[in-house]
Amino acid sequence: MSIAAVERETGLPKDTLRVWERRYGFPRPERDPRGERLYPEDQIARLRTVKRLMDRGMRPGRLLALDADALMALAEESSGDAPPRSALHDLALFLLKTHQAGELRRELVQVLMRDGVSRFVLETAAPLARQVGDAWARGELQVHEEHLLSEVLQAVLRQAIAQLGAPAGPPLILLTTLPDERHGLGLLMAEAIATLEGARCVSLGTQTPLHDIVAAAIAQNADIVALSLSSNATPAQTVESLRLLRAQLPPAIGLWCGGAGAGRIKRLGKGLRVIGELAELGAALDDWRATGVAARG
Amino acid sequence: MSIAAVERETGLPKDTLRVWERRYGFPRPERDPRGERLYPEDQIARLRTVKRLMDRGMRPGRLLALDADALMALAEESSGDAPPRSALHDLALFLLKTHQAGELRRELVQVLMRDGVSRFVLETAAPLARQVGDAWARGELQVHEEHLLSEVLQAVLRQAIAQLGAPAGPPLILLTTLPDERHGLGLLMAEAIATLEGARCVSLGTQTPLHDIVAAAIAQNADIVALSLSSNATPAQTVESLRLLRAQLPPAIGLWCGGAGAGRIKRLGKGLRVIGELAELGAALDDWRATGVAARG
DNA sequence: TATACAGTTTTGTCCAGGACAAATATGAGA
DNA sequence: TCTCATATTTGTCCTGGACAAAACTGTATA
Repeated sequence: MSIAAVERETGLPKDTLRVWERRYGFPRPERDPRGERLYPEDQIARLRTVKRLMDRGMRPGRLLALDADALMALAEESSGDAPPRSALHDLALFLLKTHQAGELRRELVQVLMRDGVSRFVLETAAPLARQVGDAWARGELQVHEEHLLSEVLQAVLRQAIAQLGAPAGPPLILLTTLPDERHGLGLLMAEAIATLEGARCVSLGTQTPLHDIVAAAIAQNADIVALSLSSNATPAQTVESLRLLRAQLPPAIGLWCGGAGAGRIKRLGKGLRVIGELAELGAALDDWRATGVAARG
Repeated sequence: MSIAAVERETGLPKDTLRVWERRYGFPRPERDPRGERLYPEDQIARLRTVKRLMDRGMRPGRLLALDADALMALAEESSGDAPPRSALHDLALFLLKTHQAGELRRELVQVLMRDGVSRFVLETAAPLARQVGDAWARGELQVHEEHLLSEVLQAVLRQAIAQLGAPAGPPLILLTTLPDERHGLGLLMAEAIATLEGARCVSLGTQTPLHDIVAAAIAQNADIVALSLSSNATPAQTVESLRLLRAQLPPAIGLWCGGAGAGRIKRLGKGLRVIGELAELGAALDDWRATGVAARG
């Protein structure tokens, strides 16, 4: 497997793979006749484990010094501390592990009907997404099971949004994610809440280049650009993107961001509103309306 | 703007940007105090145009030798040859350009109700997606407008799939895309058609690592893994991925692929079925059922 | 006139090994 | 126990060279 394929598989950049090899002696791929790296399957598996433990906060220097057995032992051990869960989350995780996608979907739709859109998003969907992310980091759940939940939740949420109908606004909110952010679930949850609060929402989906976010915001005459920041990108990259975006966006257009990755950002520039929790979105919209059009020019 | 940011913005890899600079003298970024490249906005805009023309089939050597004016002239000129369209497509493109997302959605839902799912997908959604892609390549449509159509079509299609209900199968089809493929529209269209034909579909969404496609196929006990290949990735990369996937997947599980990128692949290995057009999917499913379980082991 | 083939050019991706600053950990003093 | 300064770790960037796959060219054949 070539270095490009390993980058796609594991998410570890080529530069990082090469510098690890130089510094820590792992991975130690074979070479093809051209001298290019060829990674055997067992080293890729080990890299996957390393990545998973790094997402739990561990540092590569220690992990890469470990041999395969010690690494597996560490992965096992660190999966011990499971957080408390509700009965519904237990059921959802069980259905996910046994791959009963249809059943899971029915269960979630039932909760949606019982609790309504707002409670469903805040009390069921958001905590579930978080717990599944944690379970993945602990190695309890595989990536494809996380993908599956994301897909099922997306179907349920889109159905809910469609049934809400389109409010007249204002504000008009443009929703999307930065180019390196692949997770679209937070976006959909925000869209559901905002639509419920009477805001008109236009979503561009995930991974929109900055230039096109700006172009869309101007073309649509949006009041607010809302970004969902998840956990993948480095804080430095995210801060740079937000800075560029704020600079290119007309000052009258608000820039809001939320999601798991929003909390990590410390040096947030001016003209940027951070929504720490989805539950705050409603209050933020009230604020926006209270401030009045005049104050915003 | 750093080289990493330009890669995110334009989709051109860092290595390519550096080698272009060395060979053709463009782009010619400034340097920060550390000696790192800083790309000014006008060069990024020019790179965007180059990328767009390259997606139309032109070669970088010529494009990069042109100055800014000649490049713009070429871009204008090449946008001249528009293909024939139907009245509906004209209307859809008009609504897209004037950013009337809600109206577009209503229009599409109406066509869906009138024609049924199958005709809607084959005669409306698929040609529309293709034409919008072409219009983007010609520079008539901006990226965000393409994103918007994708989002609206996704909403409509998911609604249609939800209303179809879940068939019992067989076959059980696992749908997803390769890790570097971000377009999920083809996937959804395939899911709609296959569901309509009585196949049970489980979608993992876009960008699943190969290892997890295999794990999911085995865990779900799938009969077929269906991939949607769009236009972005290099043929060589795609072929490598398909070869690896075929090797890791149990032989009894079929590997099917379709989409705009499937046509470009020439050296397709054994055990791989290419669906040239969405309309062939139904016939392929009939084939699969006719072949019988025994023959597949 | 159209098609198949061989030779040439173009082009993207890989390599090595060095460098540096941002992020993180560690230890000293209040 | 907390705060701040220092040391270590770590990812990303740099240069300039290399090579094979892909694309284009022109020639020979049906």
